[in-house]
Amino acid sequence: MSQQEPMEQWIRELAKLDDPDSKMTEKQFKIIQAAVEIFAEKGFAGSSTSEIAQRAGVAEGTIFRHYKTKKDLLISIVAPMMSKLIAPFVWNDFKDVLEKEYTSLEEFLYEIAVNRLNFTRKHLKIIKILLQEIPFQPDLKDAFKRQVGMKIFQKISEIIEYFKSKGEVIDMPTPTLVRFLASSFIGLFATHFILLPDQPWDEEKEIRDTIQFILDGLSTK
Amino acid sequence: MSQQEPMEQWIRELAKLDDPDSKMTEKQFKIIQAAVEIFAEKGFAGSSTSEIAQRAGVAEGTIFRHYKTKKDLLISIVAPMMSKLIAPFVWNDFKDVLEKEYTSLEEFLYEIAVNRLNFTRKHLKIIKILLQEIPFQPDLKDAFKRQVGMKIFQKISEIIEYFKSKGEVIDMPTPTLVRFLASSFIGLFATHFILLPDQPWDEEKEIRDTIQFILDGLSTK
Amino acid sequence: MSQQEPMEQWIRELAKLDDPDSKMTEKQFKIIQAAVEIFAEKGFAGSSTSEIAQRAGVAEGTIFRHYKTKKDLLISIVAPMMSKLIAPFVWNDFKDVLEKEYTSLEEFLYEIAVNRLNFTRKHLKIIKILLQEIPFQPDLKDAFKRQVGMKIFQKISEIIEYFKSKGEVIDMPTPTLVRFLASSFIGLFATHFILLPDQPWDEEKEIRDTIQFILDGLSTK
Amino acid sequence: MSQQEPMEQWIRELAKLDDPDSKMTEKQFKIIQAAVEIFAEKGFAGSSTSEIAQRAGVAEGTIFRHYKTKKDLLISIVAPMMSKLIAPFVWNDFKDVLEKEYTSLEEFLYEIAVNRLNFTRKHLKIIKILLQEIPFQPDLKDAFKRQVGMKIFQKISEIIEYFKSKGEVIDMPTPTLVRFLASSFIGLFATHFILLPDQPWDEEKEIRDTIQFILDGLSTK
DNA sequence: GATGAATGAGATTTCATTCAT
DNA sequence: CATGAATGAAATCTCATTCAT
Repeated sequence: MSQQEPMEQWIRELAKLDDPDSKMTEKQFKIIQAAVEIFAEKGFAGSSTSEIAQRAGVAEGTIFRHYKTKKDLLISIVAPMMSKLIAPFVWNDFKDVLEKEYTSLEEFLYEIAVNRLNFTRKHLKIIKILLQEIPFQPDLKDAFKRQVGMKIFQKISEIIEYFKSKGEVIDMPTPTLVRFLASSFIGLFATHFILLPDQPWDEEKEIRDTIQFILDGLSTK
Repeated sequence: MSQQEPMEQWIRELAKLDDPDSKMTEKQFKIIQAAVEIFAEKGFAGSSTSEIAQRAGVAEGTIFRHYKTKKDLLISIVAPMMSKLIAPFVWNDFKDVLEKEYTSLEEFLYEIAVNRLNFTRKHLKIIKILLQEIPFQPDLKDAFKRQVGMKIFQKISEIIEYFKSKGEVIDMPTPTLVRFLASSFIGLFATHFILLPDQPWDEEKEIRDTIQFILDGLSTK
Repeated sequence: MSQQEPMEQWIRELAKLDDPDSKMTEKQFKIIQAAVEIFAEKGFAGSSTSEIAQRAGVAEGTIFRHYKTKKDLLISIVAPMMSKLIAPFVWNDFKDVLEKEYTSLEEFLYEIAVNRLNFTRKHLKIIKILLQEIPFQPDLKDAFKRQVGMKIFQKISEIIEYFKSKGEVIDMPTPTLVRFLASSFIGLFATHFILLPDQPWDEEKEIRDTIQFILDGLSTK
Repeated sequence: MSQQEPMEQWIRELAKLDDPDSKMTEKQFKIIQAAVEIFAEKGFAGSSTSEIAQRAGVAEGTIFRHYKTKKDLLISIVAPMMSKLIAPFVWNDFKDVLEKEYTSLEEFLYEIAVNRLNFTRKHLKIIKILLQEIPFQPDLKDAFKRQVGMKIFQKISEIIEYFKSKGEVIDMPTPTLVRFLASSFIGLFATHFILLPDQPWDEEKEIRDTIQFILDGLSTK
């Protein structure tokens, strides 16, 4: 499973997020790995710590050495994912990027799409867990809105405002336009990772088509 | 809660779906009502039958007189929703509709959108429960794919093929075009019912904008 | 099921044992019939009144119209069996019988064996229930000891004492001799009704052999 | 209760039957001990795990840590009894024994009877539980027939065939003769352990009388 | 750090029994 | 008489968490 490798690396880094000096023991790693599998499969509330311990090859008590509660275990898995989710949106000042580094909006969207697609592929299970649990964990919901939702909304808004100011985007409320853009990409991701995960697809073509659809729908004339 | 009224009626009809002669007792009605509330709030696995019984003002044993298991209760709530979800998609022969009854694709999409929007508003909680549980209940997932996913996909495909044959739609694979259309509408619904349920919105304008976005993105020229 | 017929008749007579004028309703009859089936199959404690009601085609409440408790139902089934079990042992003054009516002990034992064999065949399920429940129901155990155990013991003792007095039976304690006699017959019944119920057998020969075994074992010389 | 001592030892060995390295914790031992008491007293279906836990001085959950279900607990108690029940019947090649080691059939039967009598005395409760539950647990019934019933039947048949070949046993079908022999012994055991457990008895004399009865009943001449 | 036996609160489910209709 | 919805106590079983080793 070559696609597991990056997740392994990711999991091993989780411990350092709280305490940069800490090292994750092998058992701890197995626990997280098992928890991710089982949470993704059965949901947080539907999973039992004993099953996690079993799949991790670890005694039940060992889980609670590392994570005070079952919910702690969940949080330690999904929380770090939030900041990573929006990484490319906070790296750069988009205005600079748009004016200097990329020749076109199309190319810019393509780069971001490919980047997030690869990220999602690597961390699919954890992202699923995060999304599944958000409706039931108010603290997760708040954190997600603040750290992910609003940040991405702002960045996309910036882009759209930029092109609006150049007269290249139709005259609709920006939030509506953000919705079109986000829906189209999320629809692409959901289709290929969740609805039809086993169906082969020409990734590049689907991305390019999606961008064309968005640009045609958004552009003036 | 005025929006509850249609749901009450809906719940009362649930019993008749299995056995048209059956009458739902008042207690049974209270049980479903309470279960819908609590499942929507905490998820199926996170809800306890004792809490449902309490909120319904009923002895715990009463639940199991009517529903053999907790899962039975869930199924009896969400299963009937599936056939209702796709109702307008199976009512008509779309080709006829498109050629005779509606003056334009735009008007047709508008009608469907309004219809499903009102339906969703009425049954929001049950739809939420259904979508939340699909990943964890293989039988629900299968039923949903067969009864909802494929049916809707086929109907939208028909429409798109029709307009393709008239040269009005760009040359992309039909499934891709279906995805664009569905994503845009689902994005609209998700935004207003789930992401920002408290934010006021101009419903008609948002629908019209969404349709315009879709049509611009799909149309040739 | 021709062998069911006598049981049907038996069940219908149960009601009259308490109150000779009472008539058993059809429902009541069905209840007893179902209870006998299910008690025999799963034991008293392992049977549920709801299953009995279901098999009887009767509402749950109906059972409790006729029998105050589940245990009442059990008692009303097995109690009348006790007096019937020992019927032939109390009909006659055995001494008379032995001296006048029968030519030999052998013939006498044969008559009794055939009689009880036919009775057991007819009422097998109820007898099973009775024997199964005796260890757990002190009142049944007491009644059985008094009404069945001791009566039969006394009658068999009489016979043995009679033949002892004629010097035809070996000199062992009478209770021991009773045990030999009873064990041999009970072993015959248990083998053919419980251990190997499906195996065909030459009933008359088995009885005759058993009697010969007993007589050889008991007789002097 | 001096007669408990051997049972204690027996119970402690139960755990090792599945896994020779396993050690039974003190709590686990108390659970089995309590379960044997209560199952024997009230029957399996009539006993509750909460009462067992209470009598064992253990939390109810502890039972289910060691035995997945209540039935598991039953099986772990009675299953090992089966192989032990027939122990002396499989130790030796009976033909050898009869020809060389024992001077007579009488002595041989006496040895076996004493051995099994002592065994039954030690394990009376568990044997009672086993026999009570056999009619209701098909898997127990099958196991008992295969592991106990048939094995003992074959061994006794061997003995009888041997003496038949020497012309010392009357000409009846062997299964019938086995029945006489078994009935007589079982009657002896049942009388003293179950029917009249409190009545004192001259054990040796009763055994010798029983054997004499059998031999007289079986022998030619 | 790791273990796994033990806990006890609570979850789901069963069931004998009651009672209004 | 009969029904069957309703009950609530109790039964079986689960599970996150603790703690002695």
